[in-house]
Order: sequence, then C-alpha cells, then structure tokens
Amino acid sequence: MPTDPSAAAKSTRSRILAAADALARSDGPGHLSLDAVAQRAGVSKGGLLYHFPSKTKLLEALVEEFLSNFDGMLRARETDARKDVLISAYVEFFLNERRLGDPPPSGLLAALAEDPELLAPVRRYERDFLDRIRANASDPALATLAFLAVHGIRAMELLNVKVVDEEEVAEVVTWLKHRLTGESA
Amino acid sequence: MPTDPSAAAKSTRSRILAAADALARSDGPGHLSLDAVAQRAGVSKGGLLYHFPSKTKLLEALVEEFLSNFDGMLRARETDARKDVLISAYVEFFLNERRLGDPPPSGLLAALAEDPELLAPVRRYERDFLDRIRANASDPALATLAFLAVHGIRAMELLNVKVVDEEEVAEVVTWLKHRLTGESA
DNA sequence: GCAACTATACCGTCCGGACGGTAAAGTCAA
DNA sequence: TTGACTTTACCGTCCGGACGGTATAGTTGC
Repeated sequence: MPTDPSAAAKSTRSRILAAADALARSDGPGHLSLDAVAQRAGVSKGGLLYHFPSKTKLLEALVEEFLSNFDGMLRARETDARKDVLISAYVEFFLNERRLGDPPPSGLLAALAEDPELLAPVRRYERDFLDRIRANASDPALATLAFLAVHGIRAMELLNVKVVDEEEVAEVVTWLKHRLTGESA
Repeated sequence: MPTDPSAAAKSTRSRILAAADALARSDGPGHLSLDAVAQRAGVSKGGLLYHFPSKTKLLEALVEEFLSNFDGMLRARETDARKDVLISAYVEFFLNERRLGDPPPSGLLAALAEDPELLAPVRRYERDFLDRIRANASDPALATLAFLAVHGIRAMELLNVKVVDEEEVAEVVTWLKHRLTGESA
C-alpha cells in the first residue's frame, strides 16, 4: 500500500481523470456528471470535489493532461535538426498511439460540451506545433497537408466516426514517408 | 401570406433546426435545451415538441439535414467521369463553403454530446463518399490524404480550434491542385 | 349547403428526476 | 492534535417530456 499521501493523492487524482475520460466516451460527452465520475473512480462526490473544486476545474485538468502528454512525447524528438524530422515524428507518434489502441481523449469533447472556450489551450498548442513543423519542413505545404490529415483521422476517432480503415492509413503513411524522405534537400 | 399550410409548417421546422444549430454553437453543444430552442425559434415548447416529439428526434433531424445538404451538392458533380474529378470537387466545395463563411454544423456536436450513436449515419455516408473518391482517383493514396486533410480542417472549425490560417489553406490547396491535375494520365 | 367530425398546428403548465455545488462531520497518518 | 483526505446529507435549479387545451382548415354524410 502507498504510505506516501501525495502519491495516494496523485493516484486518486489520476483515477478520477481516467474515470471522467472513460465516462465521456461511454455515456456521451454531454452526460458527464460528477456523481458518475465519483462512482466510477471509487470516490465519494465530496472526495471528488475536494480534488477538483468544480466541474470546470475537472475539465480543465482533463485538457491540460492531454496537452502535457502530447507535448512531452514531441519535445523529445526536437533535438534532431534534420529536415522533416518533426512532421515525420508527428505522424509516427500518432501511428504508434493508434497501434497501441489508446482510446481517443474523449475528455476533450466533454470539455467542449460544457464550454467551447476550454479548448483554447489546445488551439494555442497546436498552432505552436504547426509553426515548428513548417519551419522544419523541406516542403511546408506537404508537411501542413500531413499535419491536417493526421488531425482528420484523430478527429474521426474522437467523434466516433471512424471512416478510414487500417489499410488506407498505412497506404497514406507509406506515400507520405516516401515523399518526406525522398524529396528533402 | 402563404396559403399553403405545408409551406408554413416547413418554414417553422427549418426555423427550429436553424435555432438549434445556432444555440449549440453559442452556448456549447452540451447546453442545448428544448426551452432555449423553442424561444429562439419563436415557438412555444409545446409547438416544438409537436414538430420533434423528443430531443433525440430533433438531433437526428439536425444530422440528417447536414448530410442531405452535403450529399446534394456532391452528387451534382458526379456525372463527370474524368479521373480525380471527385476529390477535386470535394476540396473545391469545401473551400467554397469556407469562403462563404458558412458556420460549421454545430448541431452535429450537440447530437454527439447527447448520444455518440447519432453520428452513425455520418460515418456511413463519409465511408461511402471516400469509396467513390478512391475509385475515381488516379492516385488513391493522394486522394485519401486530401480527403483526410479536408476533414482535419473541418474538424478544427467544428471544435472551435482553428489552427491553420487562410494562407496556409490556400498553399495546401494549390499544392494539391498541382498534383491532382498534373499527375493524371 | 350545412352540420358533425377529424387532422394539423400550436400554446402554457406542471412534474419528476438529474445535476452541480455546499456544509459539516468523520478518519487517520505523522 | 492537526491537517490532509474522505464521507454523508442536503439544497436549488434546470430540463425533458407529458398533458390538456385552442383554433383553424379540411372532409364527409345528408
């Protein structure tokens, strides 16, 4: 058993976040209730509100968690200065996430349902990353196209409208890889 | 004055749908209430429930309206049998919608917030259209990439996370046009 | 041609349940 | 014994939906 209270607190906290994310997916983003999250996380409602003093704070934390996960993964690859490293890493990272079967961050939708403004940090972050990708790209238009395509797939998964199948994704990725490695310089 | 009762009914119906769509955008997709829709549409709640017997039915109608608008526009271009006509038309249509400043169909998000399953028709339709695009494409991978990129932008607008600016969109479209017209054989 | 009846379109009220949030008391490790 | 953590109990509000009623416009029987 964890004797460290802060560790216990952290695990409760992340249990709550995971519960919220899962519930947003299964019940629909608009039906995310504090009672349901508390029950799913194995905490009383009061306990939940101790960690997140309001529903808005909970949703903010959900968005923040998504962004920090994303950011950490990507910064690691940014030491390599070669052309097209970033967009390739972006595609690769996305593919890997997909292969692992990681569920899409449905908490984002719950945040959106409550208040669209909660997604403002996402917009800022994505803008920043697109800037870096373009600056590092041998062909900014192609890199932007790839960036958009990844977002297209991510959005489809988020919205539960999965349209492209595995083969098609693989085909597109192969096509992209060929252009990205073959046309640099 | 319209003496045709069905015409009057239809206008009330579409007024309601437009009101719902607008409210989903301004208040957040999760805060769409029947009272608010009724008030915005200039109808009583009873009147609203006469036209749409439940909230779910209203949301279904919202989704259906989106799909039928989309479908009509696209079928028109499908007579031309040349290669890559479809994906080009798809991009063009999307661009035009964007230029007109048409607001994204936020009703879709309201439907998603209530019940993710309501988007199943969207998935079916999009899958169907992607099949047609690929069958008509000289390079299916490129066509799929373009399809995904368009969806990426659409999703960003839908989620209120507009990341790419006009110039970047134009750049990508030019790039695509060049490949689509230049590589067909 | 008119009375009886039905269908369509809409209104206003009410209720039961869900939900976000508060308050106060209890537990327990350090 | 103090303070982080958790619980139980409760409140006020909002919302979906049911319901009863109204008014106008056909439709039909005679």
